[in-house]
Amino acid sequence: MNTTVTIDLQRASQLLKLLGDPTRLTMLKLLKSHECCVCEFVEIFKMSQPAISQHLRKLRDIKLVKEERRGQWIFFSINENHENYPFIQSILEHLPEQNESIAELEEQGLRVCCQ
Amino acid sequence: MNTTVTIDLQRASQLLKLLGDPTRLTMLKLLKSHECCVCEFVEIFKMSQPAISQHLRKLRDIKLVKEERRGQWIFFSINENHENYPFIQSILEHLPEQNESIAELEEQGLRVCCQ
DNA sequence: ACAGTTTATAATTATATGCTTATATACGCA
DNA sequence: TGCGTATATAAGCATATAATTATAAACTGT
Repeated sequence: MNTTVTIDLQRASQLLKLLGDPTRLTMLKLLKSHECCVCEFVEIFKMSQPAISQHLRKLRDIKLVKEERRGQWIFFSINENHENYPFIQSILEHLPEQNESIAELEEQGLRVCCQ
Repeated sequence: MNTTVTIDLQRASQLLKLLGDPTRLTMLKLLKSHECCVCEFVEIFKMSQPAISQHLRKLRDIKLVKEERRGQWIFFSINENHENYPFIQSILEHLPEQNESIAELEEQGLRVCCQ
């Protein structure tokens, strides 16, 4: 008996295409352990704010990430309830932790904390 | 102690981009259990021969598949010795078997066998 | 040597992608 | 209300991608 949950091939290729971009893949890996807001990604990737926003929109459109406004900032987090989260997770597991990026942000005092 | 083998993020996104196409992803899933030659793929995907060849070239360029000429035909197979094969395999595991495609070929007498 | 079959490659084209710049929107604070 | 900050969206543009058609190359069998 085969109990492995499989994922439709069209769907899988759609998800893989989204992950097949270094910026979005790193974003997801980061979001797996830390919430981040847009301005943090701008610092981490040294990329323009609209570019970051557009990547996040793609991830949000297929509901891989959630957003939550807190004051001025919008925090993004990974959507663990996504139908295909196990698939996504099994991919992210193979990637090295991106803690350095976050550590650097903190050193520079650029990490957004707002509780 | 963490013994998980990780894969460089740039490399991972490159591989995922390649898999992020339904034709190539299906090809790899098929090749995981059966060797196939180009003309078989042409039948399975109802796609032109050059289109198939070009997809296979991309998979071959990155060494995910091997080719072997036998007479008129060139058989493609998955390269299990690829450095990142464990990563690829962990993705393909989530996909449904594509046995129907091969079964249909056999029914139509289009399966190439040449031992 | 020649004809038929299989595959690869080159050139072209249409569409997709990812960035840029410009602008709009939403919020916090004085 | 007005200003500064954070984010989203729209438009434009350069490059990448995936198909097509045309052609070349490698092999088989006569």
